[in-house]
Amino acid sequence: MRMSRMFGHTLREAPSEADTPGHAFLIRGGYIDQLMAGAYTFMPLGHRVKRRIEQVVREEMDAAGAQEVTMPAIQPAELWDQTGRRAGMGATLFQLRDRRERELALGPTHEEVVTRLFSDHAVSYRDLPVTLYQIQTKFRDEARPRGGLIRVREFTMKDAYSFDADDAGLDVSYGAMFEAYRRIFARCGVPTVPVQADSGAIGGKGSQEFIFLTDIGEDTIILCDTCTYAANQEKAEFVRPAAIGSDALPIEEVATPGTTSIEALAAFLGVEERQTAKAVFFMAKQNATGETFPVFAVVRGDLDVNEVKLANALGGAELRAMVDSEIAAYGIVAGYASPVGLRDDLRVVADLSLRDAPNLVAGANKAGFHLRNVNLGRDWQAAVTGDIASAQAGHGCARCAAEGRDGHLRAERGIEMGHVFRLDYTYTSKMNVTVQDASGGQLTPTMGCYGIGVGRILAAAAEAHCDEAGLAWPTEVAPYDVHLVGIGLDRDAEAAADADALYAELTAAGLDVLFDDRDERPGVKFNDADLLGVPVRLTVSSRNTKAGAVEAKARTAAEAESIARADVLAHVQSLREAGLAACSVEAIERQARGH
RNA sequence: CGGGGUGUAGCUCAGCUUGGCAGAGCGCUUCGUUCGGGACGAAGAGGUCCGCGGUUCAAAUCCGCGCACCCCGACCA
Repeated sequence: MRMSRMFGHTLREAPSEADTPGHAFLIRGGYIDQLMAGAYTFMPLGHRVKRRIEQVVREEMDAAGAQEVTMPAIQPAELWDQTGRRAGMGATLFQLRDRRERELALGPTHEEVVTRLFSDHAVSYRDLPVTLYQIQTKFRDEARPRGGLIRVREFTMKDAYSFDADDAGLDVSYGAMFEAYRRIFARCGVPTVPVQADSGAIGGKGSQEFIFLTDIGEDTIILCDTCTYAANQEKAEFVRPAAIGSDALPIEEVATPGTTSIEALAAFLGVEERQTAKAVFFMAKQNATGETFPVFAVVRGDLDVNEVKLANALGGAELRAMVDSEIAAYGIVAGYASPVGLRDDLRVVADLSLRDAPNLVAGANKAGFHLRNVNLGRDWQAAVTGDIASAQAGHGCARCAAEGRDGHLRAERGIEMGHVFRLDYTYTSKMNVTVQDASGGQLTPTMGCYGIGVGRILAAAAEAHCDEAGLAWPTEVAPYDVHLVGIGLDRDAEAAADADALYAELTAAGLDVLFDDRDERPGVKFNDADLLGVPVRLTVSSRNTKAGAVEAKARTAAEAESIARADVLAHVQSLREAGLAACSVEAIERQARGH
């Protein structure tokens, strides 16, 4: 590609919409352009990176035995009714009508479509196992798109779906995808950590996310400093700090004016936060039945309620915080709320931390008063007792505790790059999918699904590989292999001929070359080369041509070196090899947990 | 959906308080001089001041109603 013909210009200043270095460089370099909130154009450079990422994904999926298909993005809405997800997805599902008023949806994911496809074509257990995948545009009407390419409304996703006869088969299919994901992220230069995750509305039993740890991430990830345990905070198990024990004492009311927070309450009474109980109230809508009911959640004062865990403890529900009028209507006094003497219509959920925590301070449900020596079981009852609290940095690691070690957790921010799910029989049973088994009966297949955000990989690779001057793409996903910079070619016909010849040679060797043939000053070209971040830069100039040499510099190297003209191709290949080695699974995973 | 912010040239922004010729830097075009880390000079092109309505002799500026985008939160497969 001759740069003089390339569409788009580099920018000297970062557009105001960019809030991270990688995002700013992608815009300044002319890789991407925003059309509206959550919708981006991939310009020629960005499109090339995207295509290369897709190529890596495709190679690894094929190598893992998955078969590529393309399913329609536009789908009948009734298909979503079969699994109850039209309602479950809510406003996130883009819906429209065709000219005959038939209700349609733009696919946010394809479990329904692929299950229907499988059902139409698989008839026997001999058709199992099978894994299908596609690389396709997905649509989700996100409440708030943000973070450049991180959360968008239209995006390219690789989604794969496996069908197996039994759990052992699913384990094999799931494991193959898991290993393929490790290689994909490594080859794309994105360090990721696999973490235990909540399965969310997609359902199933158990899932893992591949997380790129970064301060700009939307998710909180809990990691053990001793073992390899890692989990999304929505899922993370932890050892609760010990309660302060003593025999149950009689309940007693105390005046505690102006103490509407746990912190203020503990300070006022001279007790620790773990000697108090904290209450939070929600309105819940049961996913399965649509039933709406009020929830009164209680955790020990040193912990916080985790809404995802709470929703799971309720058997799958949508939660929102109660508004003031609802709080009043249920007879709750905010700031002094008490699980003692609650109305019957409130569903009380208690965290595990309250089970052996005697004599806590809880609200009196009367402004300015609290109760001392409140005990679960004696003074109040919970409809559900479970893990509804968030793990925090400093808490004990549950896995270490179970294995007799003393590990502690830390918290970091991260972005979900991929997610692998054991769907189990969720979709096949809801959609009545069976195949014939070996004995002439019918069996319901078990499923897995596996997603990767292509645009997120691009964004994360940019974020993970840049410096003050610009991007520094990992070898396999770079838009070009070589950035050939010509200096003063308009004034030196010999050097110009040399550059043209080198461009042809490199291209003939199968390398993608970006040739800066523009009539610009050297400084402009070098700065643009640094900004665009092609892994290898070659410089041809009168000086070099006269010396029978070319200057070569890896984007990540500090200095350029002079290479004899005859050795250039071999040198480029060796730089490329080094670049590939830097993105081996071992090299990338060593960086992943960082710190 | 709640809270906050912004909207003026391709980009970054000033001008708005106190109404009176539409501005700067960068980028772009042409010419000249330059030419190995974002050169210099000269001459140019480029505007729905987010939209609609109102106040006024006069609105980028004041008022009202919208819209869009960004950030925080809620939400998020």
